[in-house]
Amino acid sequence: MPEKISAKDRILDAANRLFYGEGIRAVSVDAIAEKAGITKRTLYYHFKSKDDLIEAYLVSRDQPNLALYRKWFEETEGELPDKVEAIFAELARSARHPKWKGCGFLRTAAELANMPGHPAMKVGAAHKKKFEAWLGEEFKDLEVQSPEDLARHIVLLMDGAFSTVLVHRDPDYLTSAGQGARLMVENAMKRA
Amino acid sequence: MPEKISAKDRILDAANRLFYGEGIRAVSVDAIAEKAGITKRTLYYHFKSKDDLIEAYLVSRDQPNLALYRKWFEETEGELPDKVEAIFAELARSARHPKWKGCGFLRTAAELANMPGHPAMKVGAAHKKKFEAWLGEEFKDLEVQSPEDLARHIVLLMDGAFSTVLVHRDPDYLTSAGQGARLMVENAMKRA
DNA sequence: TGACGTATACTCACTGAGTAGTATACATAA
DNA sequence: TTATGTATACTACTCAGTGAGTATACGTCA
Repeated sequence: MPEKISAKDRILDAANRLFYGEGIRAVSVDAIAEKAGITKRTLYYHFKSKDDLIEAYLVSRDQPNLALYRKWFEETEGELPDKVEAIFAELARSARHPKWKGCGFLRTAAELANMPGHPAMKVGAAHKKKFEAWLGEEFKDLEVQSPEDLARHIVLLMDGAFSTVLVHRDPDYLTSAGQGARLMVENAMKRA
Repeated sequence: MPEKISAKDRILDAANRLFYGEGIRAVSVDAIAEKAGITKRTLYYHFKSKDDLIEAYLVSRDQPNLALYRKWFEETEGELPDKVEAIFAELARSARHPKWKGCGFLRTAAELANMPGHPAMKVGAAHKKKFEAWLGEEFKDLEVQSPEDLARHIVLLMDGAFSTVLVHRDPDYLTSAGQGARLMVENAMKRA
């Protein structure tokens, strides 16, 4: 028998789809309530404001996204450059899906750029820091002179590719970023 | 004697400040009209819709931004890696200004991700293409095996830095991207 | 057992403030 | 006189958020 999904979960699911698909400010609370099949008043029973719901949306994406990156990395055979490039290759695959709209964290940050203290901004910043820190850890075991710098450069290429693919609607930029990331890892290993 | 600024210019100037500072969807047409010191009807006399005004905003930023990058590049003494890194150093300087809110083209693309055919999206994409093409030209004279790939990697680092600095409110990411860009140029030259 | 109290989860109907965009009139300058 | 540019005043609609109330479930005390 199918477990009944709670109203709160349905609201969060609807918020995920709409915020990611249409953008934060483009989506009204009414639209989310309607998509979730509840009244707006019920939505406000579970979340105290739209801002609160935006934050919950990003919190709900934090761990799943990081887990995906880790999975792609770990399941790839080969050397470190191959594993890093594989993340970009998988992202390029995702980007070919018509519903793909870039990185939800980056797009939310762009929309809320005029509200630096917004709770969702903190969630987004923490998410990106976690990814960078994880990459740094993966580089630590190798004889690379500065794993932190290398991790940061990879992060920059990745976030650049997210943005650029969104602008041009061309996943090749993700492939190109993967190639760039591979070069940076190889050169860092060579120098050591 | 100060030339009287036309209503149209004042509207465009107000749109620039508000769209860049607050975001596209966060700013109402009424707010722009008020800031320009004219009535909303006058705004609609000069621009046929808000979308039209958004497009005009990006068009007005296209050449000035490209000119700045070129200026920073040309005025820097030294070798190619120095000139490329200089662009990032100057951007890092800009990013320390409290009014800095990232790249207007990228932020607009993020906000309008659900309207891929929007005229402003085309302006943004063309702007980024022009920058990439210019960089590619600058790399052509050198004995680099693929100036296009190198230019693209630099673009990815730059757009990544725009986004990441916005997320973390930390201009160091632009400096780090400049260091990464220098490395990529140096390694590309070495390989030739 | 059953009457009462209370917490959870929900709905209907509404508010005041904005939203993009427009009908119409008036002024000024060629 | 006619085109250009401006203003007042408006429409029809959407926005985030709320006041007031309801159905159901659970616990506890007589």
